Amino acid sequence: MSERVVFHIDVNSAYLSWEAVYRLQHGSCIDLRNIPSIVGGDQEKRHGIVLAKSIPAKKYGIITGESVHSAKEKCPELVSVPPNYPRYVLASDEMIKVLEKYSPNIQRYSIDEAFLDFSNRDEYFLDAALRLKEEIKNNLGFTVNIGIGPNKLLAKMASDFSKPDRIHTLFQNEIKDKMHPLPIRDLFMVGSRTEKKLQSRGIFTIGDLANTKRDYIHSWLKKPGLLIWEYANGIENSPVKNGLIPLKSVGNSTTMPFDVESKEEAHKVLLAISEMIGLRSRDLNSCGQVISVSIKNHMFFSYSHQRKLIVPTNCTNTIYKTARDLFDEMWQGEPLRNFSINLSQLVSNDFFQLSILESINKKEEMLDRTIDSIRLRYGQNSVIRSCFLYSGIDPIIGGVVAEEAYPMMSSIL
DNA sequence: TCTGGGGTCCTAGGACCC
DNA sequence: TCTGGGGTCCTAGGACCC
Repeated sequence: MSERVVFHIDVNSAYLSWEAVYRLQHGSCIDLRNIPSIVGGDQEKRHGIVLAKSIPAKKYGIITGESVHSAKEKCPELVSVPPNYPRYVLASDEMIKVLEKYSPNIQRYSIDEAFLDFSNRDEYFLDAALRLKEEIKNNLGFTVNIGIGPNKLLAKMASDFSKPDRIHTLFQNEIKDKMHPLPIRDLFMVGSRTEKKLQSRGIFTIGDLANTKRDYIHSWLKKPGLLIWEYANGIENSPVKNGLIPLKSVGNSTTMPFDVESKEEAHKVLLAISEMIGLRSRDLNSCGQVISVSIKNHMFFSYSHQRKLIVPTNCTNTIYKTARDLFDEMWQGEPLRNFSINLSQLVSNDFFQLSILESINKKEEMLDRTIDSIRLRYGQNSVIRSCFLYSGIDPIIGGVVAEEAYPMMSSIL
């Protein structure tokens, strides 16, 4: 049995690169990648965080997730451009098309990351990786890092080494030199909380964790502890999962531009979110059985309530009414900043037997489906509930829909 | 902190059952 | 009360990822 070879492909500063390429394609003479720049949310709408940064911006100490305000303090001449998700979905789709030429076994991990199984191929893996990297750069205009290893974990760790436009390997015999000296926070699945816990007991590098007794970590940090101990030792054997992985939940949330202080207004926000969750779950041909509402107040404190339904649903009104009840049960009356609804324990309609209870809701489902098709044809706001008129609240909140095309870049580079 | 939005998985405690 | 012992389901919260 020959050793497995897995590639992890990671787009360098994805949103920022894609934004830069789009602007070059549309006549801009500035390449955002070469100046201090970020893709950032709208500060006026209180969405002002850094979603992606250029390498020059990184040199000012700007990090993803920090507020745009503090990023501008670090670098006053910083250029901030708004995000355009449909654009990024298209760029991502184009990259996947390229990957498919190299292996039939590809797992899309996120909008800007994918695993590719390169086991048992005739071509030498480093040659293939180099061709792949160059093809993406020449044809699509952006660069990627490729990590190569015997499993997904090591491939992913390798793609994170030095950037941009680089290929790195991380096989079993390289773990000690290339991975063990790294700080513990660099290990996949060690976040800031776990970092602090590990440091408090003298574990500072990935090697420190790897050399700790397995049972000690397991009994201390339970399942997640065992997982990161195995990762530190390069142990991971999940397959590259080809094809669509069914969603287990759909959720949408929004940070309002202003604090919501009345129940009526809060209900409207919940209805607008319910519209999107209903639309998405119907589009997936699925129903969910658990509805959860979470709110974040002006002090940034969050709390949630959930309820399991007797019968799974994808009906906008059922989602809304449940969400409203949950909200009324938990809200303490303080000003609210963020609202979120989640529909989970999703089951496909094909597997979900229509019960007598559900058939009562046939009319409701017909109405939802009719509205969905009108919105699909004439736009999301072609049918809206009258309560949203002059309310200052969007009638549907959340979601991403793609429309433009992604041109080839070969003429420019 | 002038702090987004979409996901997955895990844990702890209480209810309830045998 | 010196207060069984599992197992499963449910809810709230938290950790992590991009």
